[in-house]
Amino acid sequence: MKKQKVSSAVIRRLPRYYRHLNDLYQAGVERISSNALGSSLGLTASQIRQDLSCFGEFGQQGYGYNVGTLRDEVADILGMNRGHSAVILGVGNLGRALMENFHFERSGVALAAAFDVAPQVVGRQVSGVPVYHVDQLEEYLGRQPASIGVLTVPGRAAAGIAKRLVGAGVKGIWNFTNIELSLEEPGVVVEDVHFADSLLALSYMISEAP
Amino acid sequence: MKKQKVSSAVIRRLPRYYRHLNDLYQAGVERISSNALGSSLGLTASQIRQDLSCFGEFGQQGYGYNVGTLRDEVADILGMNRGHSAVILGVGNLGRALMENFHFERSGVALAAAFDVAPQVVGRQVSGVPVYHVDQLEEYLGRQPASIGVLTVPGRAAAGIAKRLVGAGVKGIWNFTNIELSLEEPGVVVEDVHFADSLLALSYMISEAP
DNA sequence: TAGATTGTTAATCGATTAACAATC
DNA sequence: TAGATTGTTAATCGATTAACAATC
Repeated sequence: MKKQKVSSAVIRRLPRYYRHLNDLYQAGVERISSNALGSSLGLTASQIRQDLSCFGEFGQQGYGYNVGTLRDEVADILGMNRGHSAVILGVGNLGRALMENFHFERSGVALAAAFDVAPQVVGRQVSGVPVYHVDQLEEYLGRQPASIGVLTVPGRAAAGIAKRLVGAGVKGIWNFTNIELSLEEPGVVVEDVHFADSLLALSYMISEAP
Repeated sequence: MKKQKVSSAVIRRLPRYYRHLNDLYQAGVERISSNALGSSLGLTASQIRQDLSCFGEFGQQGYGYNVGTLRDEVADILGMNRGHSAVILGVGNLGRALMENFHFERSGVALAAAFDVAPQVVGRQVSGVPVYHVDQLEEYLGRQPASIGVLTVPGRAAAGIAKRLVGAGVKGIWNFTNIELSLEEPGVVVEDVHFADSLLALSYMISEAP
């Protein structure tokens, strides 16, 4: 096991490993080789072994990997057992879509609360999660710290809310706004979900196709 | 200008270039050097010049790049002027969120129609876009071809609808389901927006932080 | 045991960075 | 003209792939 900085290419592949291993596990598959795993993910066996070797030795010569064990190891590496919790900022369509349709707990994250300003949602529950007024953000996080802030507010509010989240101690921001956040706080991570960038990449690809 | 296959790393940076150049343009900035552009994007000047050289020569020695011109060139490269149109499949919270809050036209894509099965939305309009029953998909696309299918249906319906979209001639699928689509049709591109993968990457990063 | 498959080291490939002649 | 900055070629760096001894 090498203890080096893990490249972002590896990090982006880990969730796919997890997802696929979980599917295999649900399907009752017990063992798998790097070769088989690679071909169903479109990767080489070498790459998978190389990736996993960043974190430990999970296989066995002549046998391969135990699906359940490897899945659990990858889950652990991804931080799924660290008890991360999240609050969501903005209960518009997108925030609501995430609350109602996205299963945070399947990623090991507990969605604890939501915040908005609209009187018609503040004080209510959405998918069992209470919605508070955004004025109560700091007070709430003081009592109930959260590691992740999910940012689904309108773009104009993004920078201000992001700053407040960081001030209140979140460790990561899952940013769904089209704003490029620049946080001064070191150690706080931003994960962007830029819909427009994704659509433009698709637009490029279909425009190039022969 | 080299005419080679453009790497996916470059393609992923192009939308950021576009976004930033557009911001500069809106702010009234007329010219910019690769150096200045690089430092505001966290990239080297070399990389930006190298990236752009895949597509042509857009700058001028001693001057740099004209912001408006370069933005328009990047827009063109990204296919924003090709008249791409899209249909959206699934008018649940996420589909609705995209229809109401995401500006397709800002990416050069016209959202033409939506499809669902629920009687309470079929026949209505959402953000000015008509919602049809999914049974009418092929008939509609026969009359009004679209290059992009936006997939916001429940996971269990994803594979079937994707196949129908491809059969009806779309060139790209913008996939918001957590299903890994495997299309047999060559030349049809899938762009995945995997929320869970993104959240797990964030989870990894905050779990590693010191 | 023989076959299979790992973890790791070495080789290759590709992407990023540096350097610089060309020139506005 | 002198300074600035490009586009491109060469050098470096990092990531992927191949090879193979170890061993289940």
